[in-house]
Amino acid sequence: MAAPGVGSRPPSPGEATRDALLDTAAVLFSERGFDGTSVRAITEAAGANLAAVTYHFGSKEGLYEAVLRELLRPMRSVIAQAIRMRGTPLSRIGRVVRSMVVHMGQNPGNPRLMLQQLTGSPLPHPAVQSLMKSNLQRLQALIEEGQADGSIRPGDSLLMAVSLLSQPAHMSIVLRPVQSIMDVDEDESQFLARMADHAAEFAVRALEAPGGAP
Amino acid sequence: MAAPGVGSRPPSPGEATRDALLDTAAVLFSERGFDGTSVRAITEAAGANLAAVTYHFGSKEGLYEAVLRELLRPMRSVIAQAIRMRGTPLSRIGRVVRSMVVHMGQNPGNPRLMLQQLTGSPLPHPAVQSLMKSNLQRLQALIEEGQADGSIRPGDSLLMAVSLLSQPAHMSIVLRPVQSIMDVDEDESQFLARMADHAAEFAVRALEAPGGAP
DNA sequence: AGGCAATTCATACAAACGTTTGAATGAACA
DNA sequence: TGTTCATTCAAACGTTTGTATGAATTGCCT
Repeated sequence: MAAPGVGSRPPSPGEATRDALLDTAAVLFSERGFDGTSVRAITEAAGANLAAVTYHFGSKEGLYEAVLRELLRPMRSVIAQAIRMRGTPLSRIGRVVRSMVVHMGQNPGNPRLMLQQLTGSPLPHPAVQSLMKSNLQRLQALIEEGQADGSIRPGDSLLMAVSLLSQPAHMSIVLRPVQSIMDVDEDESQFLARMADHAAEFAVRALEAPGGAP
Repeated sequence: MAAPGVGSRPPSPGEATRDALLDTAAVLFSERGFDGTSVRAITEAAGANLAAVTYHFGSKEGLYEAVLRELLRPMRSVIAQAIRMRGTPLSRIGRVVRSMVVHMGQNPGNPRLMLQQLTGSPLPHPAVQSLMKSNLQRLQALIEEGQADGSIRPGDSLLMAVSLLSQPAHMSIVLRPVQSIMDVDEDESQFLARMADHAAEFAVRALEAPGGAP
């Protein structure tokens, strides 16, 4: 691995600690929140000097923004790719939901940071806003396509899109707690796969026009 | 108002500042999180002395636990009451979802604190765990009742219950951001009512057996 | 009126916080 | 070999943090 291809040029000196800080901070911020994570905790866990954060990112907030952008980027492509597949609008919606559950379940830092943003301030960080907007709009378009051909029942496409997004976000967050609280005796990755299938079917059933296609 | 009825005995001295601390802390903790809220910010906003928190609650953590318990209690009864109503399992599920969206939308501190717990530590506070467990179990029972009489489609009742709960929690959190980001030109309480109706219908459609009752 | 227990208050404390500083270190280039 | 520039480092800065302390104040009972 580590073939000198796209995006994997050999790390120049200094870029190594920069990346270590990013990776470590992503874990700590998503687990303990911004205020619950000290610069000292980050630099010690990353094996870097205390002053490294200020040097590479200007401030703790600068590091947080960099982490946010880094962690949010994959989400865009996951959704975009699932939407781009061929099939009926409903089947594509099912695939979007399933792949979001899987991706968020495997990268829990992502929904954690997003929900921290949503529960922490009146309005989330611009990067989160932009991601929400683009995802909602794509889903809305897909829903309206299905409504136009009669395969999706009538209704407010924005609210439907919000409902669709609420499932992956919430599911990936409660996965572990539910498993523990309800004594689910199952491998975690298997439980995640089952959850993804369930969420996809739940979404499709909720949207499909009664009686199926016209 | 303030008729000397149940639970409203005249506040004994000292209980007044205790209550003020609880109310103020509920707002601040839910808006800024535990680490983002200082004891000084709480006591100043409550018009109390800095030492009042230690005196009345032992510590900042003690106050936080008291707030959590106080804020979570209404949720139990909201669900319990909606479940207790008469009607088919599906119609009762619809009512549970609708009243949860409304209640959480009107008391945003509640889902905020719960989600902060879920995004902040591997396992949420015992009080949150207990609430999740009881709510999931009640919903599971209701779902299985509907599956037994054929009005609800087959499927894992636990995952279905999780999907049901995910809607109110997420909706009440994203209500304002979505309204702002998607330029929804509507009164907030009206938008909330529409969201509650939508969530209830979304849930019912997702669960109902194809072809209606047998 | 006097004494008592509960509560409030101003102040102090050590610890932890984010950031700054100026010297030490290293590799790259001439 | 000598110079330069980016990076790392240990130490210190002033603030803010949660909690502790002991003296003032309050309302109540005899």
